[in-house]
Order: sequence, then C-alpha cells, then structure tokens
Amino acid sequence: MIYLIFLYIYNLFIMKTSKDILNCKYCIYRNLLFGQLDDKQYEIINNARQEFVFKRGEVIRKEGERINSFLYMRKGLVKLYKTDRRGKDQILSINKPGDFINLLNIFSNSTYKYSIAALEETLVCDVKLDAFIEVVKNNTDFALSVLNRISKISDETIDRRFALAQKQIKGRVANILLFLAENVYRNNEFRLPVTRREVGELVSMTTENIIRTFSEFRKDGIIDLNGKVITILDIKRLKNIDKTG
Amino acid sequence: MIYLIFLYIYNLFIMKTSKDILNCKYCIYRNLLFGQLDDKQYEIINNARQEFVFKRGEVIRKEGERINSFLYMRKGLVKLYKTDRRGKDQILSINKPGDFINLLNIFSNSTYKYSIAALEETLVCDVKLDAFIEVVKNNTDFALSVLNRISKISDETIDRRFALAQKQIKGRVANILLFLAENVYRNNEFRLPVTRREVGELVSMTTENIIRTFSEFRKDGIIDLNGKVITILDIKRLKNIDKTG
DNA sequence: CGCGGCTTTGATGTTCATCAAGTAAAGTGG
DNA sequence: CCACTTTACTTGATGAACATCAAAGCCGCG
Repeated sequence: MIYLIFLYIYNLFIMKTSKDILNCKYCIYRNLLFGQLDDKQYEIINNARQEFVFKRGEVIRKEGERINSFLYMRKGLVKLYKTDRRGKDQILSINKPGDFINLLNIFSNSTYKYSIAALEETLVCDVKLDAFIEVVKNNTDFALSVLNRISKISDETIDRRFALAQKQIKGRVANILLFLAENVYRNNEFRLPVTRREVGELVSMTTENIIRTFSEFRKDGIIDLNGKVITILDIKRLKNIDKTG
Repeated sequence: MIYLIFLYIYNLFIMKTSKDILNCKYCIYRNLLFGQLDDKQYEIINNARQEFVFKRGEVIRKEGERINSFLYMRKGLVKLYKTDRRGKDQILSINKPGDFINLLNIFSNSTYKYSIAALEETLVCDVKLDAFIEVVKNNTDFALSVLNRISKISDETIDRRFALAQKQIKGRVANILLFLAENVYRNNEFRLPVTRREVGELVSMTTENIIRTFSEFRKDGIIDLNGKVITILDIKRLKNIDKTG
C-alpha cells in the first residue's frame, strides 16, 4: 500500500519534470545503492549511464558476452537463465525492479555465465563498468555498500536454493505463485508473466507436471485459472503447501 | 605433482622457522588475496588473526551465529551445510585449503546462513572482521580484489549448480569422485572424507542410492572400493559419465 | 562386549518424466 | 483481415528414476 502511494507520487513527479527522468538523481532506486555518493561521483555514474527499454521476449544479455556494465532494473521483469547443450533452458532467477541483476558478477573481469531476457516490457539502466569501478575506488563507503549488497544477494540465493531443494512439485509451484503475488504484483490476481514451460524451467520440472499441478490447485479451490490470469483464492492453504513441501 | 613439491618445500620451511608459522607473512596463500597490502595493513590483518585447529566432525561455525570474522582454510577439508526442520542436512559445498569459506557473506552484517564443520583435521585462519573492513576501507585495490574474488566464487557456484541440476544420480556421483580425486587429493586413490550419507546430502540423493551407484561403478570396473578407500580405475569412463549425465 | 552409527542389499511404492495426441491461442504473411 | 503456421496448453497412459521401508552385517568405541 505504501508502495502504491509511493509509485503514485513518483508518477506525478515524472509528469512535472519529465526532463529529469533521464537523470538518476531523481531515481527512486537511488538510495538503494548510490546513497553515499557525493555530487561529483554521482555525475560520473550519471554520465556513464544509458537507459534501455526491452520488449517482452527480448534478450538483454547473452551468456558468454563480456560484462562491461552494471545493470539495474527500474521497470518490468526479467529472467536469468542458462541453456544446456540440448537447447533446454534452466531459469536461475526472476528479477524485478530494484534488483541489481548482475552485481554479483561484474567484478569477475569475465563474461556472463547466464543470459538475461525480458519477461515484460523492461526498463534497464546500464552504467559503464569503468565508471562504476572508478567510483568504487574513490569511495570506500560505497565499496562497502556494494559488498554489503552482494552479501545479501548471496544470502538470499542460498536460502532460496535450500528451500527449493526440500520441496516437491506442489511446494515449488506454490512458492513461485506466492513470489509473484506477494513480491512482484502485490495482488492476489495477476497475469502470469511466464509460460508453463518457463515455470518448469524455474523449478526443474516438466511443463506437463506444472500444468497438472495448476489444475489440481484449481480443483482444490486454491486458485482460479483463466489462461494466463491467476487468482489466488485460498492464500492460507497455498502458504501451507509452500511451507510443508 | 608441482603441488606436492610445493607442500614439501613448505613443510621444510616450517620446520626451520616454526616461530613464523603464526605470521601469515609467510603463508603460501598470502598472495591469493592479500597481495596488495602494504606492511602496515598487513600488520593490522596479522594482529587480528588467530589460528584454530578443528578435529574431524567438529563444528567450526553454526548457522545463526553472528559473522564477525573472515575465515580461510590452510589445511584440511570442511563442509558447508544447512539443516532443515526435520533434522536432515543439505551440504552446500565442500571446501579445501585456499578457499575463502565465508567471503561471500561476511559483509552482510548478519548471521551465518549455513553451518561449517570439519571433515578432516582442519587449520583455519580467523581474521577479526573489524580489521578486515578497516583494510578494505584504506586500500581500494584490496577492495577490488575482494570484489573480484567474490564474483569468481559466485560464477563457480552458478556453474556448479547448473551442472548438477542436469545430471542424474550416476553423473552426480561421478562428479564428486572426480572433484575429490582431481581437486582435493590429486590422486586416483584416496580415502573418502565423507560418509555415504554425506555424499547423498551433497548431491540431493538418498544414502541407499549412493551406495548402489558406488557398487555399480565397482561392478563395471570403473572404481575399486575398500570401505572408505576408493581407487579410480577407469577415469576416462568416469569423466564420460560425469559429462553425459 | 554391546551399543550406535555406518554400510549394504532387496522389495516395494511414489513421484515425476516421457510419449502421444488433441485443442486453444498467438503470430505471420498474403 | 483471414488462412496458415507455430507455439502454448491440456489430458491420459506408460515407464523410469529414485525414495522409502525392512533387515542384516560391519566397525569403532566406551
């Protein structure tokens, strides 16, 4: 709710100062990471920054590409995924606005170990790595803040992986439905941003079994299904399935 | 082979200068991470440093404990693991000398999300976090080096997870045997440092199926089994099983 | 020496993947 | 905008991979 009010004010703000939308000085995500920068450092980042819009389905980065920018999401939804030699994808994570998609990997001086694609129309800020590193070098508080952020991302990854590994299919599907409802759309009704196959790729199950699980949830009155539109009817029961596996 | 010679020289060195073993100035792992420190910074680390020896089975850190030191391994073997509410463990990784066990997580200003236990007699260096952070703050090259190291660890984790998820049981067991033979013991014959159950906890399979797989490999002439001692007889075939799944 | 944890094998059951076949929806080119 | 093609979705039948259960031998250790 607070979030919605925030977004509303943000939108009003944009209307009035649309010139400034291209300057991240006014970005709502600024304080997530760039809080400690002074004006000069801020300018360095801002000058090295570009915005890109990707349509649903577009590939943002391809596994194997050299990493030469820091990315963060301002709008939309993306998936990080790897493709095996038989052409089958495995989705590592789904990321939403505010996430620093590649922060964990930009300092490896190496290439992307995964691809990134847009699941919805997505707005991404792209900061040249040279500039990012220059600021890290000149502001140790910022460096520590980056390290802190990285550690937290890593903590979450461990927790998430651990939780998934315990569960079998029903628990996994419940988990992703709750993730979308609570963390992404903040609503019990939403349009599924991924295909059934992609849900399978995310939780390591086949498309058919995802569909069967959806159907079962519907028969049990836990969700309502209408093509891509999903309504969670009994969130309590869904949470219980998520927890007990 | 080079590694063994290295160790040998290192041991000779210790004999002669045993007073210095407590000073990481002479640590063979020094350059892995602390290469860029000047003498003063070096002294800060060294003064905040303690060595601890853990026997097989001892818990080094427990999930939930506050993280207040940077750890690195000088000798031995450890496992990182999480325990679920039913008391079953899941092993996240097995780590060996030279690994920075908790580097990914020390900046989270939080608690351990996993436990660490010794699989063999293990020598761990423990550097107070305050000192570590002080040096990060005063040496941006060091900070970048830490970031680089973190990115690489993260890359490896992704690759490893991806590879494991593709494989079924034979491939997973082959994978861990090769890891032990090639990365840890550098020998085709070694004493398995974990129980069959722990192998299962590492690759998400039951004890019984690990045993069955071992037996099958033996019947096929790929390995020889003698209690805990394993000899890889046909490494080519084992590598093929690892690769093809 | 006896207890508990580790190892092993066999029998049985569950979960999930695979295969097949059909319908619905979403692109695509004329 | 419609015919056509492709991709997504759905259901059922079958089988493979793996978990679970049971029982017994082994080994180290107090």
